[in-house]
Amino acid sequence: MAIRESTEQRLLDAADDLFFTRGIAATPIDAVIERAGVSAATLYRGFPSKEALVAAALERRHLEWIETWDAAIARAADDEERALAVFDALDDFRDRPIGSRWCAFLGTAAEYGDAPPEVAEAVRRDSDALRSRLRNLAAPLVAPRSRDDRRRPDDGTDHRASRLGDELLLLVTGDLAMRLREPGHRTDTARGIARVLIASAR
Amino acid sequence: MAIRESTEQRLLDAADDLFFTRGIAATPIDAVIERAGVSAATLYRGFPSKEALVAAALERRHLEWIETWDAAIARAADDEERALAVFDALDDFRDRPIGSRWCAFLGTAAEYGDAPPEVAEAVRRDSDALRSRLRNLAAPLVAPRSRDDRRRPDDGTDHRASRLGDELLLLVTGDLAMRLREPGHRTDTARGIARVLIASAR
DNA sequence: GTCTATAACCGGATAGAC
DNA sequence: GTCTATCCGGTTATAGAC
Repeated sequence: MAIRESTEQRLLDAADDLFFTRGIAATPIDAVIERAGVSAATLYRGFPSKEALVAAALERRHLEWIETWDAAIARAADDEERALAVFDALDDFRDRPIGSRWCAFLGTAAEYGDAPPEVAEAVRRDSDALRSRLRNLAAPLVAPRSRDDRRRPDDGTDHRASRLGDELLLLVTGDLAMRLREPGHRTDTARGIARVLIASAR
Repeated sequence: MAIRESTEQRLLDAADDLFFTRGIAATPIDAVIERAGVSAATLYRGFPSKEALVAAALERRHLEWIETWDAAIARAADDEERALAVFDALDDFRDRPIGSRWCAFLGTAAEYGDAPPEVAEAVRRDSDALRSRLRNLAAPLVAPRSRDDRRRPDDGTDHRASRLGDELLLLVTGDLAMRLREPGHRTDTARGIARVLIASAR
């Protein structure tokens, strides 16, 4: 019934590379089939539809991204560098052999006017993870909250941390989207802004 | 031979709304035809191809965007507010009845793996205009250049102004792309960061 | 002369049958 | 794994209405 593990990996490799560099709509399913070296029947046995394949490729990519990011965080020496590690991770992730032109998740969100549920879910999960992780990384960097400021967002971080986290999220998102304007765009600008924001949040 | 002015406008209205909200690939040419209330023959008399229609719609949108932005700049009271006016313009532009979910130019760049020349040109023109205008708006905000700093980028602004301009470009781009993550996203975050950057550039 | 309506062509894409 | 039914999208041709 199910397809072989190695076959699934080859299909996901092909899907990842083709969908997220050339675009989903622009990539015929035949191109994925050919790249993966499987037959159409095999693909449709493993994945009920093109959309399901997209969702599965996004899911795997999300896990790889979190791995890359965690590794960058682990290399960092202090709280500030841990927060800035997201930019190292972006550099690392972009330098991978197969990759998207900018961001697979934003790209998918952009392609679908309204995405099918499985795809929308994958995209939303990525944004949520980015936001909550950035807020947590921002927490140790902000000045301790004042006594008369009791507001807390849902995730338990105080509002200064969530603000800095959301600012970092905008920078990350901006850095990714800048790659659409200039393909060679690097993280220097976003990183520089982040340093200024961190300094001013202390 | 040529098509009537009003017919052209109706076609561009339809193209703008459909292409940039639902996506270009996702919008069949028939949908544009129906919305505009013209026949296929008329469309193809006015525009040689779907891509040409895309490029023309982008061109018109670019002009409208610059108009909106200029109006926002004209309303501003001082140099700092003039630089921040781009965020007012983003708010104004987004509140228009027909609009894209995020940014027509970035969206088009994202859709085409490699865009046809006419489309690529329209997208590039938008990025270039954004960058050079933001650099110029940043110029009066930066500390006067020191004597031993003679570097100047091509556009004649000094490197501090171009840096601040490029930072603003990243914020604008990030604000636009954030609308993909949360549809209701507002410019507050980007604007706040911009203020911090301006303060620290003085 | 500008437009509409209709329909047909053709490449390509999904999906499923064999 | 191949092959094919079916559909859909972009484009063009024809004929006629205002």
